Amino acid sequence: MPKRVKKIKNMEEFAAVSGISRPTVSKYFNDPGSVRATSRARIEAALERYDYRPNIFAINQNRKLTKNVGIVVPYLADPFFAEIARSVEQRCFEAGFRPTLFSAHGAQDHELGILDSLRSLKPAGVLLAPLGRASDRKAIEQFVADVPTILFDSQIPDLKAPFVGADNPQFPRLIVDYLCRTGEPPCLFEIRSAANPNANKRRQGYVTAMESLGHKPRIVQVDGQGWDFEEIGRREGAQALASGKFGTNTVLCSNDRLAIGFLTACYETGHKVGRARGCTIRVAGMDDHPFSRFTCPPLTTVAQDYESISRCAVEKLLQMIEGVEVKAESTLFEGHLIMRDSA
Amino acid sequence: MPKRVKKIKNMEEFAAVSGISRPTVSKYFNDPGSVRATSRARIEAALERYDYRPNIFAINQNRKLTKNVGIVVPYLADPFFAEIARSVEQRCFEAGFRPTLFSAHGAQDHELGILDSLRSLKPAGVLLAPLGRASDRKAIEQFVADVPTILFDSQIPDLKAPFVGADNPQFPRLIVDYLCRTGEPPCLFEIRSAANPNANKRRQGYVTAMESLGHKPRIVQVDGQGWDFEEIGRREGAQALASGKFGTNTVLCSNDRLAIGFLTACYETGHKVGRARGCTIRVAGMDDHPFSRFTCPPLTTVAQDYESISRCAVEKLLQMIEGVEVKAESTLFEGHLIMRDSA
DNA sequence: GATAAAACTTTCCGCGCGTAAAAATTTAGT
DNA sequence: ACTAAATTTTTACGCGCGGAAAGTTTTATC
Repeated sequence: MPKRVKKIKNMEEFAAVSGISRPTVSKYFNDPGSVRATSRARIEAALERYDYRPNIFAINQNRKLTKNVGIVVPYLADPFFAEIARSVEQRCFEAGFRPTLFSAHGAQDHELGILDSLRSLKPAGVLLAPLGRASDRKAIEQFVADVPTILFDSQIPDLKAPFVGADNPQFPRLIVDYLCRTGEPPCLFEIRSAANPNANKRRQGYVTAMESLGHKPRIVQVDGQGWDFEEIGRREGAQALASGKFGTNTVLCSNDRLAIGFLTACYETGHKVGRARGCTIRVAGMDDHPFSRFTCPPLTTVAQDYESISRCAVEKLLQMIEGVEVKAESTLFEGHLIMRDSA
Repeated sequence: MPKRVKKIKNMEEFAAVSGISRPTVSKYFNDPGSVRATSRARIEAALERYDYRPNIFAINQNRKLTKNVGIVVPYLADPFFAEIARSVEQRCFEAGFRPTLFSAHGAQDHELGILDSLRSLKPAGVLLAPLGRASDRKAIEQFVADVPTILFDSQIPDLKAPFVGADNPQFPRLIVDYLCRTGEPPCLFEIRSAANPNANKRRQGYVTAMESLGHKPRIVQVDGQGWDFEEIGRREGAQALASGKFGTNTVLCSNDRLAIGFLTACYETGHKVGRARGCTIRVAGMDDHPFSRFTCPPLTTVAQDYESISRCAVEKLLQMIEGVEVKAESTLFEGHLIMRDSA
């Protein structure tokens, strides 16, 4: 155990034991490739024998730009966001940055607080999935003007910032087409006051898709606040079911979490879900939520292209950080149909 | 808009415009109550007119102890951890600390990396839910010796550190009792190489409970790696179902995620789950996972006392930070039975 | 109004590292 | 081996703030 032969307090001392000058050691830590191979070897040899690491606070204080990257999602308890956050975090880490994860927990004041802390972290860049409707537009506008930011998942209308997300209108097109081919045209089931613009785009996509197939769009909007989509889907779904509001045996839910709750409502009210014989209702969702594979029956849905979205978002952010001009345009990725047993 | 009348670069300048000396301003930011009311008023008046905030890096560099608190969970994509992390984070924030959230994503190297970054963050304290079996015991041992740490959720055997979590042996006692009262004694369904000690305690609790009721314990152990519990439950559950391994119509799953996957297996193999007439199998879980309310049928389970665990964990951490001696003992919270339709 | 305590001001130094400038050294190229 | 280029060393300053020490002003007490 040659470690801890001596306590290294700072770069000065470490430079001494490694036999290299402090400025060169400093260069090494900022970019190991920027020092001569022989110097690098000696530093790394010392690194083996002593455990020293530069003080992150001192580094960040003196660098104009830190290696911090902020990742903000609206609601981390939603596995969808947990999953995309994980993916994005991983990529940032691999690119040599220090990602820090934040969740607004569905609340505007939290989101504002996060933007605030983020500023004081002097991040090189931020990947921001805003709350959506509940976001403070001006605050976000100001933030993206001050900090290199890529928006993802949920667009803020007319905001001057690059956005990466799903091609939301395409989702219903895909699944409406499938549902109409294989049974009755679907009714759309959604929450009235949509949490974010994605839901609106999905509704428009649904309407367009239905009309282009020669069917009359039918939308059931229900009340519901907050992010407890499953509970809203269950409670309001049961009621809509009881009052026969859907008017069809095929229900397309605006997102998978709503569908998961609706499936529960179907179960509890004795409706058999699926396309098999004996079933009385078909249910589909959108997102391909991590749990949708495991509902009973497994949920037919449209999968978000997690991978592409996270890859693209991080790529764009890295470009911004490197000073490459990144246009304030939207990059959208298509979903693809996941056929399971619920529809 | 009186803001930005002049750009404030540092505390020096802010002290100037507020008419108070810098050391006093410094005191104010460390504890507003520690300065005279008149000074406080003048500082706060200046804060209204100029937007200044102390540089967090400079602060942390100079203070021996920061206001940072680390929160580490093994797998954030599991809504259970997302939920408890949220709760814990909130409490830390309210106590005036800056919580930072980390997820090991189920991997040991990630966990080690997190402990590493955490050290350089010089946190006042850390709330650590370790991976469990996959954790590097020595690394965690060293860490808790260096940094004020409260372990939660998953205990590391014989580790000298305070622990807060569920009373795992009590969980199966509770539900085995219920299941035996209302039907056939349950078989335990679990993953062979348990991810953490909780599973072992639950198994022991199951055995004890069964024996004390005069029943022969019966355990079905299946193979499975990683954190995809639902998929393991589905795949292995289907197989166990096909080969008749359970030997009873009542299956107690070691945790809810496994149960969720098993419910899917039951569905896909045509077994009707529940205690209603016509049902062929009963399924129960443990944890009261956020989604268990929405399975079909809704899952009967034992609820973890999230609130108490997070409250107690944070309380203990705050005590440690304040220098109060906190014994390296376990604090366990009982679960309570959640009766739904699956059993 | 005198006195002590409390709070404040002034003046420093230090934290650990980035970074600039000039001088010294090593390397590459022919 | 000689020159130019590339690195490294030396020296020095600055970042923004915590915090100590000594002196000054304000507040509290009787």
